[in-house]
Amino acid sequence: MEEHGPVPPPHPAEDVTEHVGYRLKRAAAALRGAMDRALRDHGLTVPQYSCLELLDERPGLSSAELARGTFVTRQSAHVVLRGLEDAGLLARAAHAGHGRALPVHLTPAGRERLHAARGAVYAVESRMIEAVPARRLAALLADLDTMAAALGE
Amino acid sequence: MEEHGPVPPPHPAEDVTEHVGYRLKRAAAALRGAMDRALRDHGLTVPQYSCLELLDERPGLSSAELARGTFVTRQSAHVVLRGLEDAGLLARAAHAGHGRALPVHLTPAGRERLHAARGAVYAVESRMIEAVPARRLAALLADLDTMAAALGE
DNA sequence: TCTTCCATGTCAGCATTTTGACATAGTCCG
DNA sequence: CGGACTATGTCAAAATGCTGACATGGAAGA
Repeated sequence: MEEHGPVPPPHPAEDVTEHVGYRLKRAAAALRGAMDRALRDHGLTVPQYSCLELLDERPGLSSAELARGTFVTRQSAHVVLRGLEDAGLLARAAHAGHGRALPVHLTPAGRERLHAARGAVYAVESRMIEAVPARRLAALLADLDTMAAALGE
Repeated sequence: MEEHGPVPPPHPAEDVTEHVGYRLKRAAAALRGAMDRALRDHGLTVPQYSCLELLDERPGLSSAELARGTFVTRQSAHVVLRGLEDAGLLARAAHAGHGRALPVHLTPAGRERLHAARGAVYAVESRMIEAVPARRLAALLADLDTMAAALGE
């Protein structure tokens, strides 16, 4: 019994502009929730998983670059890194390789944990992707990208 | 795809940034940031604006319904409502009209503030919408919706 | 009717994230 | 060379959001 169904707005023909943000937020919230549930079994949070995934692909990233890649502040990324470091999933170089940036890289344990969790996350993404017609997927990705770019500057 | 890990990716992607989840998060983060900047001049935060907008469209909503509509917990919504109430932008009925739910409605000041801020928010959404081909907009909205629905249950 | 169940409002504690600030290291010109 | 500028790491504090818990009011079903 779910009566929380989206109540039809009084003005159906209302500007779609009003709803784009809502739909986007809704989709993002649903994804966040689903990922959270999927990752719980692996002892990871979404920000933690994001960091691991990014580091697996681009080893040696700095804390600040990681922050930008996960759309949070440097300070937030720092907290996440600290947690992952304490868990032995990644290591930070003691000395800066360039500038003040301290390169970060996964440990074997970190890679193992990431690979284990990846399946759960990919399952979530699959559910999401299969909900949209395959031929529209590329366009969807492109549109999300251009929208973000349009707002970024 | 050279990825022969324990779990195959849901779709070909050499790059994490190619994933739907990443793009979605990126777009949502960009929107959130742009709305935040736009609303700052009006003395409102994004959650506050969301509440006002929702209440303007559906007066008498309860705190819990408001929470679901803005994708946060009841507790978080409660804090937001308290702030808006202290600012005189909305009022909560003293007695429950039905069950324990306390109907909430905007005050004239709340409506005025909302109308003032709406322009700034619409400008942001316009920028976002104009970045994607008009003929794909409807499909984009529908796809965001179905994706959210696919993850919700 | 009564009993069980669900939704709501609310309190408390904790986790997460952001804002603000500062020192440091490198870069870009003058 | 030297100063302005930028980027990074980090600390402190506040804001924000969530989990857990509890009591209450209605509704559904035995």
